[in-house]
Amino acid sequence: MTEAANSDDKYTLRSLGRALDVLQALGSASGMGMSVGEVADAIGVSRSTAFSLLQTLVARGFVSDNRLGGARLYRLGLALVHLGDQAAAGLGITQIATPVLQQLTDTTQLTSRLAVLDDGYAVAISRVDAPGPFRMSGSLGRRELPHCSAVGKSLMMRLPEEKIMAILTRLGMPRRTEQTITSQAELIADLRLAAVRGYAFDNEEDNVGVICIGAAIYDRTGEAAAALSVTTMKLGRSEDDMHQLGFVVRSYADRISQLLGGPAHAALEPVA
Amino acid sequence: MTEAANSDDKYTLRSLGRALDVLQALGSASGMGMSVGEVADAIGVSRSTAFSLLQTLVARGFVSDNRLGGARLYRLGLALVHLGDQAAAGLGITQIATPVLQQLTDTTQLTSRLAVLDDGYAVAISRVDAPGPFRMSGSLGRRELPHCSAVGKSLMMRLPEEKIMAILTRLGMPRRTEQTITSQAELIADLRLAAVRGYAFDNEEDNVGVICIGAAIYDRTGEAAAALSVTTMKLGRSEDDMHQLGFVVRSYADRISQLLGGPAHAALEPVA
DNA sequence: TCGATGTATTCTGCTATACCGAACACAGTT
DNA sequence: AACTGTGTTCGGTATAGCAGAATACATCGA
Repeated sequence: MTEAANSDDKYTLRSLGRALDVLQALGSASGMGMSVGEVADAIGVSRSTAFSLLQTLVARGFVSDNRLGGARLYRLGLALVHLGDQAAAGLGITQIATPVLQQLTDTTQLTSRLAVLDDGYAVAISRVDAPGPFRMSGSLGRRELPHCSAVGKSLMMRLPEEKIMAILTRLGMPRRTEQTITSQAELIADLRLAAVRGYAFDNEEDNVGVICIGAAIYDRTGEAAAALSVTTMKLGRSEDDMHQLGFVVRSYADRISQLLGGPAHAALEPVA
Repeated sequence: MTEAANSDDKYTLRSLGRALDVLQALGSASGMGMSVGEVADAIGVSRSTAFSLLQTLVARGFVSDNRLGGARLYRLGLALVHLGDQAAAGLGITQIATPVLQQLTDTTQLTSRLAVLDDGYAVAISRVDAPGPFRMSGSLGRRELPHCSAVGKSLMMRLPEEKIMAILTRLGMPRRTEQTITSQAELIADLRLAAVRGYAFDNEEDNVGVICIGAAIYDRTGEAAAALSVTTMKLGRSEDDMHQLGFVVRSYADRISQLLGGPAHAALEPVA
């Protein structure tokens, strides 16, 4: 009579699931790391169980530990850096697009990101930070809601309406700021407009004061394989500025599409 | 009476260890991914066991699967991108140093990398690719032998001799190219020279035709907390060029040291 | 110096669980 | 349509993983 508060399907392994919980708990831990007890509490197991999990993870480099006197603090290990890099590189598009991201950042002086659709979410897989000490980079690999992000909109904008609605219904459209679009009809109108332009805006819809401009990358099949975006402060950007950036972003996206053998924006049929 | 071909300590979990094997196998898989059977063979378990492991990993996003007809190919998932990014960001130094890496790449037009010492190995935790289509980036998070890398040498160059020898003895000094330094005495002489200069070379010692120039970053304690390097082709670079790059790299490393509150190269005592 | 207190680590036994082998389902192929 | 190579499910069993208790260790305070 297990509680079974967690397990989903029938062929899942408990200890492994808990180990993944440990990794995610350590990932969202702030500061120096977590102790065995904190990990145990975070994932709801006994200290000895947490200890075993951590021992195994440490032995393989997935977690690293710093001894501070009698205490021991655990944090994510460098083996994960390697796997994360391999996971991103395995997508292929990363390899091709990242040099172009570099150029986009060089010409715009803005942070640029590359993202793909994963289970409906927008997930950034590569990033080139703007020069200067502006920490606006945003983490890689995090699942972001597509209705309030420029890359999310870019990835969805040419999808058939029923697929868009399915995603939005499944993930919801929570309000993140005053500007967030929270109605499906309104968002679809916004997406159709973006589709004809070839670039999408996040106009302070996710974070106040921050805007993003995104465009889609198309592969041989004509599907949106990825999207890229630049991020900047709203602060004194006119609407003209945003459209001008839209042209630039779209042209770099087209460049990547061509590298993939896919169509540029101008070559696409109007969306159904 | 277990075979125990794998397990190290006594508090390690078998299924978890196998799952980590799966991830590493998928990481080094080329192409589209691996099937259940390939995974099973790679880690030495039955297909049903591999299936359970993969099910659990897929459910959590650590592995993603692409169905191709009746076949199913597994690859590393995007959750790992997130964890890897968090693991690198958790080091703190990454956050501080990466903008400076950007500047270093901007001024030199070369790929730059940031690395730390992990268990004696040099491990890159951040990277800024050179502009242009030159694919010379080198993977993140991979454990690299320190005796034939510029960052490895930079990290070791001010260590006491017995610690250097301990690392070299433990990891070995395999020959990678004609130029690789394979004797401890010779390498220590090279390191001491690098320590007085403040920058270290990898002069085709790891890959033929490729050179790196590295320098160390010091924290408040005066220990080398990290190292950075630029990578370029040997092709027609004079010795003067390399020293000039050495000055540049060292000055950027010093800049990061100062951000950390540590001493610049010029402020350090001669190494014992 | 010596407890007191909070950790981490080790031990122990029970039982659920993860494992394997084998059976089944499903596609693509000849 | 049978064949062949997959992926997926099932069932029984040994064992591996779990929790709780006992121990070791360190830091802090008196």
